[in-house]
Amino acid sequence: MDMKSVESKWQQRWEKTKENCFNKKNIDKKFYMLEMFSYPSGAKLHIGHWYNYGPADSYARFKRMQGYEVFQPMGFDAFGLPAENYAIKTKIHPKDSTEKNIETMEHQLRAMGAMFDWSAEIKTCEEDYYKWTQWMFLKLFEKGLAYRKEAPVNWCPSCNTVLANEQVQEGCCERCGTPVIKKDLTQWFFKITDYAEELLSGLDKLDWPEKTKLMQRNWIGKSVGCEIEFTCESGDTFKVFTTRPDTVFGVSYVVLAPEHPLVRKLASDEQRAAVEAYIESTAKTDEIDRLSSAREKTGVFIGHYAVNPVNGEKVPIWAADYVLYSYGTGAVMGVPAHDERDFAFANKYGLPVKKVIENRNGETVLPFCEDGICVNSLQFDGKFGDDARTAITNHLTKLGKGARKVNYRLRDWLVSRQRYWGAPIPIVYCPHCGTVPVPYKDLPVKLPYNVQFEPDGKSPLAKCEEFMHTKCPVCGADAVREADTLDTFVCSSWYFLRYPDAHNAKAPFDPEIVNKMLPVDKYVGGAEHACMHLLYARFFTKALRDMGYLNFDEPFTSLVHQGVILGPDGNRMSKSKGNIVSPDDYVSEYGSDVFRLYLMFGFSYTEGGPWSDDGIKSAAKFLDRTERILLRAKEAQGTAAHGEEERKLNFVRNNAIKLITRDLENFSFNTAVARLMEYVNAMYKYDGCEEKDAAFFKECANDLVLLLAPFAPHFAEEMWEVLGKKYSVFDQPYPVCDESALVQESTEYAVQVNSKIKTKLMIPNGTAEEEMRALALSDDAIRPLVEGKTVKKFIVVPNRLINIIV
RNA sequence: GCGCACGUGGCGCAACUGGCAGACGCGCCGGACUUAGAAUCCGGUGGGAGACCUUGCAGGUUCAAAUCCUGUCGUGCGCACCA
Repeated sequence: MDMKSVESKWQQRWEKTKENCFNKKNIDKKFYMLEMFSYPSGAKLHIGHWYNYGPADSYARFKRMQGYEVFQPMGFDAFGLPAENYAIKTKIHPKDSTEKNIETMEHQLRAMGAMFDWSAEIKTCEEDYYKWTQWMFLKLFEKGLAYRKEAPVNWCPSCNTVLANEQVQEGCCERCGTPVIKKDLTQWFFKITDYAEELLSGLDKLDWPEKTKLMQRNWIGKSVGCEIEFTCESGDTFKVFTTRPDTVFGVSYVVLAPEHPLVRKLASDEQRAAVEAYIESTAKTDEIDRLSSAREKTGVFIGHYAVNPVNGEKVPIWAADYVLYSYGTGAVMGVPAHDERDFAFANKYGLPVKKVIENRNGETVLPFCEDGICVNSLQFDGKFGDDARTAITNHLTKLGKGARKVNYRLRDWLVSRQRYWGAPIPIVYCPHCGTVPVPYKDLPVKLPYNVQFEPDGKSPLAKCEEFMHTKCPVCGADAVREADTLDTFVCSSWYFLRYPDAHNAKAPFDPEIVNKMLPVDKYVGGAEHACMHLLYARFFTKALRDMGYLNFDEPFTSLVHQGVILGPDGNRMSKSKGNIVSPDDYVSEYGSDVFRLYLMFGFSYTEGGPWSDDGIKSAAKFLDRTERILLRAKEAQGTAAHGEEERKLNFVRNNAIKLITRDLENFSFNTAVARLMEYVNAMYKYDGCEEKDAAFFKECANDLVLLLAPFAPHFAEEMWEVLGKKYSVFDQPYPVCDESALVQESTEYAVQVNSKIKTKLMIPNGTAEEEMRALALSDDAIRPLVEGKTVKKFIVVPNRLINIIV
């Protein structure tokens, strides 16, 4: 088959008959199938796109044939750093390069033959989209969920912009790998922490990979503990946060983060110089070093003391950079006997180690960090674990010196970016009115075209006079605009809400439509977004729900991550390794169907693995082989009675239907294709028979085309026509298994003696256990092994095996 | 360092809740058709002469373990002083 012409033939036909457009009339049967949209940083689709979209489309087509009205949109996550960096290198404007990339990619996506509903396409860099991204910002601002503050932020010196916590990986910029430094800047944040608890508890009911849920749980990092107030000799007080209030009698020192204001305030004259020097050296230490747990701990005694509220003991106050100012209270109590870090610190600086917890069963080796029994803890002696924690927390609460406290590691989401290619933040600064949101009617705040975007650490927009100068929307005075743009993750935090109502000019979406179309039923995309996009999108959904726009809690009911296709050498594809496999080369040689089929057959979908040229050949061979047998069936003659051969083929057919249906539901594409191959093999076997039932054979051929349709859509559509059937194969119902065809009159049992397989036995279904016993024991292969021995146990696993223990 | 996955023929990968390990394919071997090759079709293919042995390694639970438990080694991913 000439795949090239066949593919373009059907793509045109699908386009013309609007085969892939969602029909709103059938909204009650909707199935919202979504793949993460494309980022147009390169000009072409890479293998990752194919691997994400191809199999996911097969799933969508399967759902469609099952009778769902499938909505599968596609668009472009078009703002972002790579386009801008590319522009800096080549002097080509990001808008121009992005638009060109989108054009090429869109063309390629169409050639893939996926059933994307292009009528709902969105591009986040277009005014009619980012207008609503700005609207989202204003809504969050209105609700107090967007705020501006000065804070130490992550700064990438190479990208010349700030980064969200989630975009820092191992202390380096997620994009370019440059070590991130801390900078004090006034920036916009989204108050995602307001939703920490719900973002955590909502995970339980989601059909998501456990690993992804776990990553989000860890990222949110809930810990339940106690805040305890210490009073200094000076009369100042500070609180520490601990998850181990049961160890409070073991405190031998307390530590403040070097940034803590009390460090300077309380430093004694003798220690002042040392303290100042320590603060300075900490400030210089870069973030990666400071956060490394492997690094030896350092600290300095500030020359002042505080009082332990439970026993009145005077303990020294230290400053040490292993305590983070940004978490909890920025201060901790040092309990060397029951915390590894404190133990190491105390040993280094000669601080006392006081055991207050003992191992319940056996010797207590310090540091002992597990739950245990309180000792040396006055009235709490003998209490264990949670009981002890509760009792001591209650005691502290009564004293007015503490309270139960829940802390999260999750920080608010920093959304300002000192870059050009993004949605401008719709805020105006007025000398009289202060921070003023741009009125909704004035949206969008347009991103100007003529801007110097060479990075120098300042926002490019700040250098654009006609953009910056405006009038205050409240008082009309001369005012300036916010020069930063929004993190591109803001754009992608709500795009799935836009698709169902993509051309709405009055609102980001019509809640009535969106509440019917969402949540997304199946979301497919890379695992790298676990703690970024997938968390942010959940936050947006919950915030919009609380504003009354949405009536659901979670955007993505069910989520699947595709694996990664590696180079043929088993390494990640990269230019430097020279192991990049370009889809185009193969698609032009074999066609889209073969390419997609190989991606489904050659890998476990969620695992991925190394590319193989031989593998793709096998996919091509399979389609050729399929075509030949379909033509054989079409030409078949004969009126043989329905007999044993027919029964066998019918079994394979229905078995394939049953298992393919199950496998597709599980995204188990490789095994589904294997069942198709078995079916084709069985068709060949039947074709070899002298006598054939032609009508039955043709019926089998029809089913084969239907079964194959989601996997090789163009090929199947063509063969459906060749077999003389009516367009379109995708309007046909997917075959349903006839269970009666799977009923056999007898089943093969493996017969074991003492758990070792000795023989196999055909046993008629419905045979009673007593009879089976007699049958097995009298079998020629078994009799000599059991004769003269006592049968201690006789185990029957229905339809599988018999185990005789002698 | 901590957490989570994974480890199966020469290769890619299968094996639903513990129940015949190696489905399906690649490769390889053989046969048919061809002057010959390619393509195609058919058959074989974990190891061992054998009883038997085989799911990284060592133990354990069980009538029965790739699957469950403990330890260990290796690979990948995530978090990295979060008190």
